[in-house]
Amino acid sequence: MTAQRQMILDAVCEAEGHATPEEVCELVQARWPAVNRATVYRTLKFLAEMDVLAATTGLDGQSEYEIIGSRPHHHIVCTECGADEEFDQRLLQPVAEQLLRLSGFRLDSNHFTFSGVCPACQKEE
Amino acid sequence: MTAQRQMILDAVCEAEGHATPEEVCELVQARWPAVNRATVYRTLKFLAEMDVLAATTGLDGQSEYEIIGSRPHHHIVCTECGADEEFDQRLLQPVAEQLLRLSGFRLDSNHFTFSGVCPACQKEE
DNA sequence: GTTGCTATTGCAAAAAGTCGCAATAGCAAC
DNA sequence: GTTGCTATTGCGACTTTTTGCAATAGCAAC
Repeated sequence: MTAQRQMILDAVCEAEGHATPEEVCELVQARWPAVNRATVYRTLKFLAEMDVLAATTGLDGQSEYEIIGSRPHHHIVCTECGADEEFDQRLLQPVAEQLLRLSGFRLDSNHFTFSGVCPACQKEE
Repeated sequence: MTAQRQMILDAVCEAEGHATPEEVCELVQARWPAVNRATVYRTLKFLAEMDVLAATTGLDGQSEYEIIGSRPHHHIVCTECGADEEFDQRLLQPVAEQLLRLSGFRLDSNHFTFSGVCPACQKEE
């Protein structure tokens, strides 16, 4: 764990919830400008592979990173207003079982991002 | 619906299954070189918003587009070998109901991409 | 026909993200 | 201490994607 990696991890921690690579770049370079952009991207990808961070793709296609806490969860994001809610991983358990039975695929447990419409925006329809 | 948009839509049709923006560019420009890359990107995004195409993000982060056929479906992609299988939208019905009850969110019906491990790669573990 | 409005396009530049390679740091073996 | 090995970093070049703006096309109103 090098100094750079520590800083990048810290940066993701600070940015509460998700952080885009660009945000992480800014946070890190604010303290240590010499850190290269490529390093940030590589490190984020690396930490994601290590299952320290989770990589998700936002609605606009932007990739975002988030710390995997103790409790695995998924996200549902409102396509109208961007509201973001977490829900427990176990909610997908039945789907995982069905998928295993039907296709043999074993579903990853971690961190999907669904899209939908939040209650507030449903009212406005 | 302009000529450019028609060509771009045709190109996605031809590329069976998914097509990356770059593939679409090549197909379109093979017939009509003057079409700009920016136009392709904008049109794909536009058609996705119109729910004519579905935008997904592949494992490597590449964005891909696919025609939304008559039967809504989702994908599960193997994180090891990239194998891609479709499954019926109705499999998510229970999750959609739970989500609605718990958080009030209405789940989008269309086109999520899950990740997992395919049967073949499970055997190799 | 021409005027005015809106949507779409092409272009060029910027931004975002990736890759190859040489330099460096860390570390174990001698 | 020095040698050799490996992993990480910085740098620059490159590819991919987005954006701003001016030019154009389509179309309705007059």
